[in-house]
Amino acid sequence: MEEPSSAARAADMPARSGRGKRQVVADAALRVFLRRGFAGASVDEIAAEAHVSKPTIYAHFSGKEDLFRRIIAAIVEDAQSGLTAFTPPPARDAADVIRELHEYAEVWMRSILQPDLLALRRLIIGEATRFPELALTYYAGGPLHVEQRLAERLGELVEAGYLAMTNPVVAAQHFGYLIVGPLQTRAMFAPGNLPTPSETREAIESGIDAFLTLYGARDDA
Amino acid sequence: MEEPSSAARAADMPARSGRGKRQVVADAALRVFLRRGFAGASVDEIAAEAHVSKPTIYAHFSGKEDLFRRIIAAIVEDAQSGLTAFTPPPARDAADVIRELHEYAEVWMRSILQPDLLALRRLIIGEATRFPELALTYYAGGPLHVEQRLAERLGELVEAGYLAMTNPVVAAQHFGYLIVGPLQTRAMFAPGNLPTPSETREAIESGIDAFLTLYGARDDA
Amino acid sequence: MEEPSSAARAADMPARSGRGKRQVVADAALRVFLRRGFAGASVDEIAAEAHVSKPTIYAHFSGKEDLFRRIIAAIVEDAQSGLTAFTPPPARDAADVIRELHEYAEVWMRSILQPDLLALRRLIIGEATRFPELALTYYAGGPLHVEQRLAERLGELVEAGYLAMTNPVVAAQHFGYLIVGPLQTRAMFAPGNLPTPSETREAIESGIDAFLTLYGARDDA
Amino acid sequence: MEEPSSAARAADMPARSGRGKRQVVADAALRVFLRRGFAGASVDEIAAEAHVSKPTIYAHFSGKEDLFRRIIAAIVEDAQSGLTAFTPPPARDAADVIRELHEYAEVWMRSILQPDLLALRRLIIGEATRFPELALTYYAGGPLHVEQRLAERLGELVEAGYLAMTNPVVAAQHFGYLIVGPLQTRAMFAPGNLPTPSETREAIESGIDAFLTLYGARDDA
DNA sequence: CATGAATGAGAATTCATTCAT
DNA sequence: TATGAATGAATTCTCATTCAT
Repeated sequence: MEEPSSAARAADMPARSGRGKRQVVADAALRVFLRRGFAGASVDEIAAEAHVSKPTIYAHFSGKEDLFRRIIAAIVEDAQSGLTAFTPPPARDAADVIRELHEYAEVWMRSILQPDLLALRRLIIGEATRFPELALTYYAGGPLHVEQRLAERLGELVEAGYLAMTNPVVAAQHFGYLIVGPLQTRAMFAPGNLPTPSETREAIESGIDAFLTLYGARDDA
Repeated sequence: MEEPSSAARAADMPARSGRGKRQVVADAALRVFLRRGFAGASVDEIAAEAHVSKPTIYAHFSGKEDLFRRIIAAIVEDAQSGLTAFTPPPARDAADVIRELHEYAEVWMRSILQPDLLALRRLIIGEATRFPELALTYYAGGPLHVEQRLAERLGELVEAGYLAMTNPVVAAQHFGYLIVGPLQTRAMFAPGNLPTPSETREAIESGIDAFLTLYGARDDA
Repeated sequence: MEEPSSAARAADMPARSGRGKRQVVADAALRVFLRRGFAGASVDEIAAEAHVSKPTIYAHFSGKEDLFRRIIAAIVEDAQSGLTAFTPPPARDAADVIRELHEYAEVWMRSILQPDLLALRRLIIGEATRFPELALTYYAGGPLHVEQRLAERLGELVEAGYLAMTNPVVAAQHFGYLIVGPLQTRAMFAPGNLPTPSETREAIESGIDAFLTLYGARDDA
Repeated sequence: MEEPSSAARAADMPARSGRGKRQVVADAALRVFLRRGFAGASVDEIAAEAHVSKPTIYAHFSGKEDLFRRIIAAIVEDAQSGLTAFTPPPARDAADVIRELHEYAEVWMRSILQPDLLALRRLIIGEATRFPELALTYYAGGPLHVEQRLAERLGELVEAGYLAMTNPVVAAQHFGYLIVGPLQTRAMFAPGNLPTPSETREAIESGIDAFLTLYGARDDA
């Protein structure tokens, strides 16, 4: 998420004009918004960060709000791909299912604890009143979307007899909140104090345990 | 939370000077910060909202940051009381326990979905980078504190044989996130779209169900 | 018209605050607008001319347009008084009438050729599209008003048998345009080249002659 | 005066480069200057109005002032032609003379009340301080020139015994101001409120009447 | 203690102008 | 020649802060 597209150009060439400049501005604006919030960011600072003059910014975006909206909307789209890209191999037995859930939990945890994504989440929550559509877009494309994808997968595993639940969507929520809930909340409030690997491991363990207790297929007959 | 302490003074008397003015400023500042964020709020607007001149504000607070810090710190202290005040009657049987958990869940849910508390949470999350100590104070005094109190109570109920768990703190987290997690997250991102009563009811039902499945005493022997 | 009210305060005292500053701003703004036009004037220049900071201007006026409107409206009101103040002694014979017309013409001419009034007229004409109400106010309170006052007086003189005309309003227009028309037009276009005394004298002579030819009472019976 | 010279090129052909573009720019610039004034017009707006890029403007004109000066100077030249083109048939009797004066008055009135010409006059008056040479050019080429042409004609009519006056130039001024003076002034200040046909008719009637009273040949012997 | 009035610094936005292509 | 893109220097207006009263 940090300068998502800058990889595409040679790092220290003076960004040639045209579309390039727009991207440079967008990247700089994202960084500044993430660290200052909307109101706290100044177009001057964005211009400086982008090594660009202010009018160049206004040539590409109609104003600060427009800049914010477009930048954030674009990032939100990008940000979804991380988790949704996860596609497990077909499960052949109960152990495969547990392994898959573990992997999924790890990917999820890792994704969610990226500093930039945390900052983005903080930013969007903080601006949810001023930019409600953005917040909704984020929510729908992020948390909600992930839940839905997971619910689908859980449905398949139910179908295959590996899990048991009446409502996969609720189960997906439970999966998410049992596993990443507490650490994500803590990360929201303690920007500088990310969970240690062992903390995330334990959270995953206890979360998966609980999840399996709730929705593991009862083969205890 | 709306003018938390104004109840203490005659509502429409021209606030006499001294402590009275200070409180008027604090209340107004809170409202303005909640709707504008820190950077978006202006001392002018606060002065206008408080029906007070700007120098009066500077007489009581050394600047905008100081004002923000003190106001929010004070509110955070207040805000804890809601949930922590909940003290259940002693449980005499399993049904009492379930009833208690239900009540607790309802109080929690209600508390957490108050618009002003949601706004405060958004504000603090949004400013967590600029005011890390505030965010930590909030986190420790709010979510964390509630978790701990609940963990203690769960410990008692384990002691009394009504529940079974190895780690009451983890169980308390699970309780919280299973029940209020999803709706709280949604409320963060959709300020104008609070959960309906039936949504909260269902969330409580399925949450408590899951919690009891996880931690209800197995009397199935 | 130059600093209309500054006479009221000691010239070089540091203008004390309050209403005083407002007047200082107004005076400076008028000078700047007169020499630059509305769009060409900058609030910075006005502030500098007033020896005042920009926020002080915005404390008294809601913006550049508001400033312009109020200043000009105030001046227009002031500017009327010059001519309308002229009240002739009662005419006792034809010679008195001629003398009165002469005097009136001279006052009118002098008034109309004041550099500041010319500049104001240029300003208002130049901004007539952007500030139509101002232009109308000026027109109604200035040229039109003077015409009407004169028409009334001409009516009296007709009544008294000294003049003869069917339509005093038309006659008043003729008086004005015969006498001051050409020089006023020239002054509009040649700011730096005001009519000389002898030019104005001749204009008055020939204008009055023509007027009397048109509307002098025919005593040729 | 609206796009005075565009008639010379095929109306909707994509203006070919070279002189064509220059004219397109000139036309657009005139329109923009007329509605915004010099300071209020922006090169951006002119470029947009001309469907041309800004560098194209700078290729043809050395800057905004140069653009203004050239455009207005060119228009002023054009604008004269209207009235000066009027050449009456030879007068064979007094009635012919009256008819000629009427026609002349009508042409003059019509010319002078064209919205674009009024706007140009307002523009030049408004900018007379910043562009004194332009104002003089306009004055000399417009009002003054017309007066002189008329004075010449009046001289001929005096010569021919149809009119009587000592100073044809003064008489020409009187002709002009008696007839178009009041309505022109009003039009300066009330851009949106042009005289109605009946108003112009009456103005012409009373003006011509007065003029003939002043300068008609006395055949009353 | 409270205020009306003021301010220097900085906010977003737009200006006239000029490159490299 | 014409342009898309860029810019330094204003532009209007607002901010947090501080006097004199």
